[in-house]
Amino acid sequence: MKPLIEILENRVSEVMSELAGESVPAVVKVSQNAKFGDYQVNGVMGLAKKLGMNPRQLADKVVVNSKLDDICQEPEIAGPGFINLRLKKEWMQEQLCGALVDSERIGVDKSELAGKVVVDFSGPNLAKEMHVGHLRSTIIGDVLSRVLEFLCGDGDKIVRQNHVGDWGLQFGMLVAYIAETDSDAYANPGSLKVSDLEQFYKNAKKKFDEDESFKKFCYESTVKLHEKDDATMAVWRAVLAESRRSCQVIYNRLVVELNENNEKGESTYCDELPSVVAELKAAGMVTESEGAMCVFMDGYKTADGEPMPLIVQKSDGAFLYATTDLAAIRYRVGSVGAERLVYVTDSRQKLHFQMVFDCARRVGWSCEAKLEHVPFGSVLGEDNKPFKTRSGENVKLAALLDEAESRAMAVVSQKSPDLPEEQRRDIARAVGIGAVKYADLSNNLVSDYVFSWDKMLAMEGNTAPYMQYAYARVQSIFRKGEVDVNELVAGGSDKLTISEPAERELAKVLLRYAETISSVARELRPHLLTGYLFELAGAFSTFYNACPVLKAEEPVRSSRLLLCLLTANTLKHGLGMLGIETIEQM
RNA sequence: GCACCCGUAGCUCAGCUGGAUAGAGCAACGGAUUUCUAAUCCGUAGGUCACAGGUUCGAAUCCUGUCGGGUGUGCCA
Repeated sequence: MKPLIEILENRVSEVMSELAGESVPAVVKVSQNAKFGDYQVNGVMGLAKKLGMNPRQLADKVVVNSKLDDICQEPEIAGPGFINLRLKKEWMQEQLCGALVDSERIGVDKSELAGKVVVDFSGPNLAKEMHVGHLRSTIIGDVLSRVLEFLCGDGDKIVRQNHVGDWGLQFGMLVAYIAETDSDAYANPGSLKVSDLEQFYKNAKKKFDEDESFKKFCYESTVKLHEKDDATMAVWRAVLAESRRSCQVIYNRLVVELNENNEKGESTYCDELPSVVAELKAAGMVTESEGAMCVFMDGYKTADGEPMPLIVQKSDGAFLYATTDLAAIRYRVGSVGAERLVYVTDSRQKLHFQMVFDCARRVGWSCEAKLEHVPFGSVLGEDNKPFKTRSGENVKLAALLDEAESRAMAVVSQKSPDLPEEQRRDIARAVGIGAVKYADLSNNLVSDYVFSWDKMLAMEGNTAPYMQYAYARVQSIFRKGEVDVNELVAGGSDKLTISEPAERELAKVLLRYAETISSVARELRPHLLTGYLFELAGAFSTFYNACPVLKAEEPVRSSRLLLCLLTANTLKHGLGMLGIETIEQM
C-alpha cells in the first residue's frame, strides 16, 4: 500500500483544490485523541478563511464530494471545521492481509528513484582506531541507507560511501615510523601486523613531537607518498589493510553494512585536486589572498567582519578538506550519477558543507542534484562535556561495545538464569549493541545527548530491549502453540478479524508502517522510526495483556495469531532498518 | 561582534510545513499474575511550552526583541 496518510491527503486535496480553483493541501494528520477518529483533516478551516466561507459548510462540501467510503466510515465534521475520519474495519483487515502475504515488503510500496543517492557516512581516520566520535555518523548513515534502499527496492541505487581519512601527513608519519622501527615490515610490507593501531599511532606521534630529525623524515615520507613512490605506497597500503581490518570488526559488531567496496577515501581524489582548483579558476571564482587560493562568496564573514573565503589551496600549495569534498561532489554527480547527496557528519561542520555546497552549485558541479547535510549533535559524558575516558582520551568503540555486551549479559543472566550460557551471550550481544544504537537513534539528530549506561541498559521503556522483548513474546506464543507460520498464512490470511479495542489499536499502528518509512526517507530522521516502533511494541503489549491468543476459541485464535505474526514481521523489519537484531527468546 | 542550533513535567526527551484538552519514558504513588515470558500491563499525580511583544478564527509551532546554553567563524579534518 501507499502510505495511508498520503492516500487520504490526495483524495481530499483533490476535492479541496477543485473547490478553490488552485492546489490546496488537505493537511491530514493522525488524530491525537480517539474521540476525533483515527485521522483528521485540518486544512478546511484555512481554505474557508481564504474563500470567505463558513468553515463547517465548506467541510460539508468537501465531505460530500470526497470519495472515501471504501476506506473510511461516514466522516464527521467537528469543532470549527475539522473532518474526522474513522477507518473501516473491512478495509483495515484487507490491508493487513495484504501485508501478511507480502513477507518481503510487508505491504510497503516501492518508491522509484530516477537517479542514485550517495550517502556519505562514517568516515573514520584510518591512522587511528575508531572511537565514540564515529558512532553517530556510522549508525545514522547506515540506517538512512537501509531505509532508502528498502523504499526504492533497488540496492544499486543507494551508494554508500565511506570517505575515510587515508592520506596526508599522518600516513607519511606512520610509514616513516615503520621505516625506522620495523625494517622487516618495511622491506616486506605484506608481513606487517599491527595489533594495537592506537598505540602504534601514539608511539609514532610521540617520536614525531620529540625528535626533530624524525619529524623531517615524516615530511619527506609524506611527499614521497603524494608522489606515489612505489616503496612508500606499498607500506602505506599495508598500514591501511591493517587499519581497515580493525574497522571492519567494529562495523560487523555494530551490524552496519560497510565494507571495502564502500570505501572512497581521501586518497581516491588526490589526483583530481589540481583540476578542481583549475576549473574553479577557469570559472573566475578563485581569488588569491594572503598566498592562498580562495573562493569568496556572499554571505560569509569572519570574526572580524571581513569576507570569509573557502580556501581550496593553501599558501604552501597543499590542498585541503574543502578541495577534496568539491572533487567528491564532482565525481558523485558527474560519474556516479547521483540525484541526491546525503552527508552525515556532526553539526560543527555545518558551515563547511554550506560553503562547499554553495561553491559546487555556483561552479555547476551539482547540476540538478540535491545536496543535503544531515548534521547531528555530540555525544557527551555525564559532565556534559564531550564524552572521554577518565584520563581524557577518546573512548574507543571496541571498548564501548565490550562494555555494552557485558552489562547486557548481567541483565540477561539475572532475568533468564535458566538459559544456557551461549544463548545468553547471543541475547546479550543483540540487546547490548541494540541498546547503544537505539539510545543514539531515538534522539532527535540535532541535539547533543549524554551517554549513560544506566539509562541505556535500564532496558525498560523506550529502549531496544522493549521491542526485542515484544518480538520474543510473539515467538514464544508460536512455540507454545506449535504454530507453523507458513501454514498459518497459507491457511488464509483473510481470517484476520478485528473485534476488541486493543486489536483495533494494534491494527491501526501496523497500518502506519508505510507512512513512517516514507517520512524517515523524506526527512532523514531515524527517530521517527524508533518512535513508531515504540508505539507498535506498546500497542502489542497492551493487546497481549488484554487478549489471550492460544486460549481463544477459533476463529478468534487464528485471527489473533495472524495479528501477532504481522506485528512480529513489522518489528523485525523495522528493527532491521535500524540494524538492530531480533532474538527468538530472551 | 556575526551566523547557526537549542531552551517543553523533578530528570531524559517527542511534538515545530499553525489546529481540538501539549504527549512519552524514567523517577514517585496506587493497582493487575492459579493466565501465551512481569524486560509486561492498567491507573494517579506532575506544565506560565525560557521571557516579552506581534501575526491569526486559532501559536509550543510563524515573526521581532530579550535572557540563558551550545557550536562555528582564513590556510586541521
